[in-house]
Amino acid sequence: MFKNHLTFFKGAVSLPTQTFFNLPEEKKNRIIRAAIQEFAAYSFDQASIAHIIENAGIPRGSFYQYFNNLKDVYKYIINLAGEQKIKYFQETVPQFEGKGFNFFSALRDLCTAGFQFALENPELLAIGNNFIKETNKSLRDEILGEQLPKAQNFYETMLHKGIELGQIDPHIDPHIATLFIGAWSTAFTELYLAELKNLAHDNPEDVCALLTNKQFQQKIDQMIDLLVNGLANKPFSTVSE
Amino acid sequence: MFKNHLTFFKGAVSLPTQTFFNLPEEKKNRIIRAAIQEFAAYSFDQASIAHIIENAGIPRGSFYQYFNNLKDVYKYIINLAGEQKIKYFQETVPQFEGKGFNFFSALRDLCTAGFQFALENPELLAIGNNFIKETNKSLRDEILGEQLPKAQNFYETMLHKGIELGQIDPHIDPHIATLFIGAWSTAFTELYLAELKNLAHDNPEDVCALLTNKQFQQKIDQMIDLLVNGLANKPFSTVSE
Amino acid sequence: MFKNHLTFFKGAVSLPTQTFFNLPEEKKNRIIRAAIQEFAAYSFDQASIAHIIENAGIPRGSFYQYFNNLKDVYKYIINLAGEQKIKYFQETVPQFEGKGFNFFSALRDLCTAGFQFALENPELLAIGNNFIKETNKSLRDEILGEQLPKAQNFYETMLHKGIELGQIDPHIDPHIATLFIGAWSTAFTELYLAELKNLAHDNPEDVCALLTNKQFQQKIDQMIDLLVNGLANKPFSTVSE
Amino acid sequence: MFKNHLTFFKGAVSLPTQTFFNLPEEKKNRIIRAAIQEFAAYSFDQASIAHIIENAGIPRGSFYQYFNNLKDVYKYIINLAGEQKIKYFQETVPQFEGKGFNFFSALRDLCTAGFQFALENPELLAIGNNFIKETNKSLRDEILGEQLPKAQNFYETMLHKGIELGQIDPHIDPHIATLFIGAWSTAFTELYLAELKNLAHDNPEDVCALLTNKQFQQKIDQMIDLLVNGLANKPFSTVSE
DNA sequence: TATGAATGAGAATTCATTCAT
DNA sequence: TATGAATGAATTCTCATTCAT
Repeated sequence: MFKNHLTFFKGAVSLPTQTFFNLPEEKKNRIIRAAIQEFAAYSFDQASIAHIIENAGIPRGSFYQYFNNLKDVYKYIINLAGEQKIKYFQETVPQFEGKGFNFFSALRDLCTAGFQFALENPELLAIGNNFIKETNKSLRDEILGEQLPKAQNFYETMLHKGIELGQIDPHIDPHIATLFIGAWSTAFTELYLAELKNLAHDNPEDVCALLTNKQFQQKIDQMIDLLVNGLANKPFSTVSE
Repeated sequence: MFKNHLTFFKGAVSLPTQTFFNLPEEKKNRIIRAAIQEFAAYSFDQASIAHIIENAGIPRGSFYQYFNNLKDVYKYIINLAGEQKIKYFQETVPQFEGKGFNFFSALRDLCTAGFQFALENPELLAIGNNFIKETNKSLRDEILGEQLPKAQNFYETMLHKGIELGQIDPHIDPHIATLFIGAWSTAFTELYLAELKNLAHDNPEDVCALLTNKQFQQKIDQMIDLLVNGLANKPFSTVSE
Repeated sequence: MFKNHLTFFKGAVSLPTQTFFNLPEEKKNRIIRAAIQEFAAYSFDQASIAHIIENAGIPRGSFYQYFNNLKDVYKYIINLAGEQKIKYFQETVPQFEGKGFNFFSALRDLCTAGFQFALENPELLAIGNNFIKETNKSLRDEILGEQLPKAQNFYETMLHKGIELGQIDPHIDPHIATLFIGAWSTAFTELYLAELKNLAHDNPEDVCALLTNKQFQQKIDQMIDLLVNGLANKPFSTVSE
Repeated sequence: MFKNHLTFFKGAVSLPTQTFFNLPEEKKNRIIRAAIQEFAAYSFDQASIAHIIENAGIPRGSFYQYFNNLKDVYKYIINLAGEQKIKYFQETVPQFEGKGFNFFSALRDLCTAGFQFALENPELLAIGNNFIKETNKSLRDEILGEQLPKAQNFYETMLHKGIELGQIDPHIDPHIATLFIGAWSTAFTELYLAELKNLAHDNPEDVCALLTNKQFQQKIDQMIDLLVNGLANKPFSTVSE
C-alpha cells in the first residue's frame, strides 16, 4: 500500500480482537481516529501506545483487549486507509474499461483524483508517506506480504492496457515501467506536499484551491509530459537508439 | 547528502572528540565499522549505542569519550560516507567539462559509477537509503543544513549544462526536471537492490558480475531510455501537446 | 517555607499524579515516609530516587507513575511539611488577635510551639534545614515562587503588630528587623539541635522532656532576652547613639 | 571556618601531595585558582574534578598526582581561604589589646574589615557561604573537626573581653551569645550580598563604593544597634525581666 | 470486560578513579 | 612524573506489557 499517492492495496486482514468490533461505534471511531492521528504524526517506531490511549480517552488495559500490540493497530490502520483509498478511487475514477481508454488521459485523471483524496484525507496521506519511509524491514515485509496478494496496482493495470492498445512504446519492459511510475508518483507527492506547505504559509484558507490553481496545474502537466515524452530535446536525443 | 544514490554532498564537520582521533587506527576503524553497520541496518531512531559499543567491543564509558551522543556519531558517519562517495566519483567519473559533454552519456557514466560504488560499499548505500527516509525533520535539517553549503548535486549541474547545450527540451522547468530525475534515480536504486537480492539468492559469488551482466545492462538502458524518451509510443502520444 | 524553624508558608500545589492519590493509604504513606526520610537525610542534590524506592519498597517504574522526577517529590514533600507546620501552629499558637497582643510573649509562645513541633517532627525540621541551605538557586526560586504567594510569615506579621502597638523600637527598619529575627531564629535552631544531640547522648529516652527541662527553658529565656534587650550592659552601651 | 564572614579558623593540614608542592608556582597557582573558582561557583557536591582540570589546564591524570580526590582539594582550599582571612584580619583589625578596648566599636571595626575582605575576595566569600550551607554532615564534621582545634573565633575572644570589662551584660551566657552573634553575622553577610547584587545591577562600576555608601552604613549601624540594644522599645519592654 | 496499577527491561548519560605508556 | 585513555558503577527516565480486581 501507499507506495505513493496513487498506489494502494486492498486488504482485509482482521487484526483487532472481536471485543474491539463489539465496541459501540462512537468508541471504536474514537480509537481509530486517535490511531490515525498518531501514525500520521509519527513513524511506527516513534508512535506510542500512550499517545493513542490518551487521545482516544481509553484506559491502558483496554488497549490490550482490543489489540495485541502497536504493530497490530498499525496494520489495522494501514489496512483501513488502503480500503478507504480504493473505495474513493472506485467511486471517483472512471473505470478503464472499453475502447475509449487512453493511458495518458487516464493517468491525468488518476493524478487529479489522487490529489483530491490527499486534500480530503491529509492524515491518510501522511500515514502513507510514513509507511513508504518505514525502514524496519521485517515490519514492511510483514505488512506488504499480507497485503500484496490482494494488492491492486492501478498503474500496472493501466500500463498493460496502454501497451495493449499501442499507446505505450512496446519495447518497454512493463516491470521497469511500473517501478519508474511508482517513483515518479512519489516525487509527485513530494511536489504536492511542498506546494501545500507554501500555500498554507501564504494563504491558509485557499489550500483547497490548490488543485484548480493554474500554476500547479502546469506543474502537473509538466510532470506528466516528462513521463510521457522524456527529457530529451527531441531532435537531439540519440543515446537510446 | 544521499538524496538518492547519485546525489551527495561534501562535508567536513568534525564531531568526534580529539580523543577519538588520537585512537590507534585499528580501534578507530573498529568503531567506525560498528557504527556504519548499525546505521546501515537501522534508522537513526532505531539505532542504539548499545549495539555499536558491543560490535566495536568498547566499554560504555569509552563511547562517551569519543562522541557526545548518538546524533554525533550519526553525523560523523553520514559525513564520512559522503566524503567517500565524492572521492569515488571524482576518481571515477569523467568530469563534465569541455565541448564533448553529452547529458545522456554522462548520465549513463554516472549510473554505472553509482552502481559500482553501491556494489563496493553496500552498507554506505543502505545508510544513504535510511537517511533519505529519515522522518525526524529537525535532525534532517540539521544534517542537511550543515552539509548543504558544500553540497554538490551532480544531476543539477549536468541538467543545466544539458539545457545550455540544447540537449534537453528547453520548455522543461529545471526544478521539476530535477524532481523527475530524482524519482528516476530512486527507481533505479530500487531496481538495483532487487537485482542484487535475486543474484544473492541465485549466485551469491558473482554479485560482482552484476554490472557486466547483460540483462542488467539492458535494464539500465531501458531506464535511461525511459528518462530520455518517455513512455509514449511516439506516433501516438498526444496528451501533452 | 522554612526560612527557619519558625517561618513557613502555606501551599497546596499538587504535583504527584492522580495515580499516586489513588493508591491505598498504606502504600502512599510508605512512599511519603521514604521521601521524607530521604530529604531529611540529604539535600536535594544528594537525594536519590533509588533510595526512596528502596525504602518505600516499590519498583523503579512505579515511582515514575507517581511523580515525574525527583524535583516533583521534593516539591510535594516540602509542601506537605509546610502544611503540617501551619496546621500545627494554627492549632497550638494563640492567634495574635485583639488588644491583648504582646510581641514578646507571643514570640515565646511561638518558640515553644516551634520546638514542640520540631521535637515531634524531627525529620520535617531536618528537611526545612536542608531547604534553607539549598544552593540550587533556580530550584529555590521555583519552590518559593510557587509558595510565596500563600506564604504567611508569622514573624513579619507579629513585627508589624508590635511596631503598631509601640512595643518595638519605632526607629528600627522593619526589613532589617526581619533579617535580625531570622538570624536569631537560626541561632535558636542550632542551639536546639545541639541540646538535642547532648540529650540523645546522655539520656536518649527523655529527649521529650527537653522542653520542660529547666536549663533549656533558661536558655530560651536568655535568647529572647538577647533579642529584646541586646548584648549591652545597659549603662555602658554607647555605640549606636 | 566561615561560619560567617567574620568567623574563621586557622588550619594547616597539608592535603595535597608533595608532588603538588614541588610544582612551579605558576602551575600551582593555576590549579588553586581553578579550584577556588569551582568551589565559589558550586557546592562541594556539585563541584566536579572535570571543571577544575579544565580551568586549570592540567591533564586528568595529573590531578590524581596532586590530590587523592575532590574532598582533599576542597579541604585544602577551605584551609587556604581561612589562612588568607586570618592573615587579612591580623593585618587590618587593631588587635583587641590594652585598656582602650571597646566591644562595640571593635565589633564595628570587625564588620567593616569583614566587608572589605569580602569585597576584595568575593570568591572566598562565596566559598565560605557554600561551606556554611554544606549539608553533607560527615564532610562538615571532618573539616570542622580537623580545623576546629586551631579555630580562632574572634567573636568569642572579644566577647569574653567585653564581659570582663563590664561592657556586656554579665547575665548573658557567653556560649549563647556567641551562637547568636554567629547567626547575626551570617544574616549580615546575606544583607551584604543582597546589597551587592542591587549595586551590581544599578551601577556595576561603583560596587567598591558600597562600604562608604551612606545608606549601607546606616544599615550596618542598625544591625549593630539591634545586636547591642535589642528590639524592644525600651520603656515598654517587659518580658525578659 | 473494563480498569488502571505494577513491573522490569532497556536506553542514555555522567564521572570518579585506575592504568598503561 | 606526566599524560590521557579506559572503565564501569550509578543514575535518571521510558514504556510495552502483565496482572489483579
